[in-house]
Amino acid sequence: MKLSTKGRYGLKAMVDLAIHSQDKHIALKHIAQRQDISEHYLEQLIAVLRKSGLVKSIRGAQGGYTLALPPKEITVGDILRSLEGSLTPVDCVGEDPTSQCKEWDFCVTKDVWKKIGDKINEVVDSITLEDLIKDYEKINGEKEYMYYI
Amino acid sequence: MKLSTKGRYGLKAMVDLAIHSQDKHIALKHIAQRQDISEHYLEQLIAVLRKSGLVKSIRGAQGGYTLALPPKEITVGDILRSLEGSLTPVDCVGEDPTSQCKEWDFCVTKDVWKKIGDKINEVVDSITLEDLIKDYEKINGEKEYMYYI
DNA sequence: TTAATTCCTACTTTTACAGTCGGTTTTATA
DNA sequence: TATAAAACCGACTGTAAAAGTAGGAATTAA
Repeated sequence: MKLSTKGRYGLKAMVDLAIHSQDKHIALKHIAQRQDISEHYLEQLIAVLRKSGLVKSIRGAQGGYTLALPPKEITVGDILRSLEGSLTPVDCVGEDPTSQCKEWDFCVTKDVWKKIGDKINEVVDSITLEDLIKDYEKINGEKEYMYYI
Repeated sequence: MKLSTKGRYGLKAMVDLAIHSQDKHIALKHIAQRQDISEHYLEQLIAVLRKSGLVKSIRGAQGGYTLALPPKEITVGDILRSLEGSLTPVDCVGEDPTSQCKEWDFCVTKDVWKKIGDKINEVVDSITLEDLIKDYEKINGEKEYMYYI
């Protein structure tokens, strides 16, 4: 029941972008360096985020990435579901109706999984990138050199 | 972010036990058959549950398993944590303090993981096997032949 | 004594994760 | 207009955990 590095790296990268790409574009290389993530691997993750419409890119020299929306309009849930798929503990209570088992109507445990999934989504949908930027500033103050997220 | 079959099978087996082993012992074979789980595999899972003190066994012919406590005193959380380990989405906010990263104090995302973990534990600790038996009876009524959990 | 059962250790197969590699395409700027 | 910096792309690889198999030893009711 652990998140994979996709979700963890992805969220860190998005917070990094939210902090450093105010109206400019940031090269993937710099995000990868600051957050200590393999550049090639992060490339694959940010491709998913781009296809989900959460980041925008500019190609070519001096290109890079920036948020596709204001930080306050991007939730942790948007990011995690984009990279991890449904955040429910089992597939049968996720979005995809075809994954419902045929004993669905008689299943007792599905209610447990549903409650867990609902709470997880509630939490992640209630936190925006803006919230995390504020936390970051509160913790790190004016220290320009402090990048850790 | 999915539960493994350990947690899923384990909970099903425990609900099966709660329903069928009122003051008697149930052979693993029967649980495995009803719940459609590999007998040998379930054996490994129930060994964990036994070592956690959630089920008791009697060896030899006519032996079997029964709950170690009344259904109302066993929560879904007890079962899942026993089989899956900590239910937090990342290790650094779990029980084990040695898994905290060294940037802990400056980490913004850990608060997200902590909130998720707290909610998950809140849900699973609020549901007991007794609750699930009641759900089962409500759904399946008097139908003796209906085993699905 | 036999058959049913738990208990135990080791092995195997499959799958997803977490990358790596080697490029092609686009574009600012010198 | 050449060059270097960047995004973009698809295929490959190593590893670890999950999921399940296999075979037998120990225990015990009938």
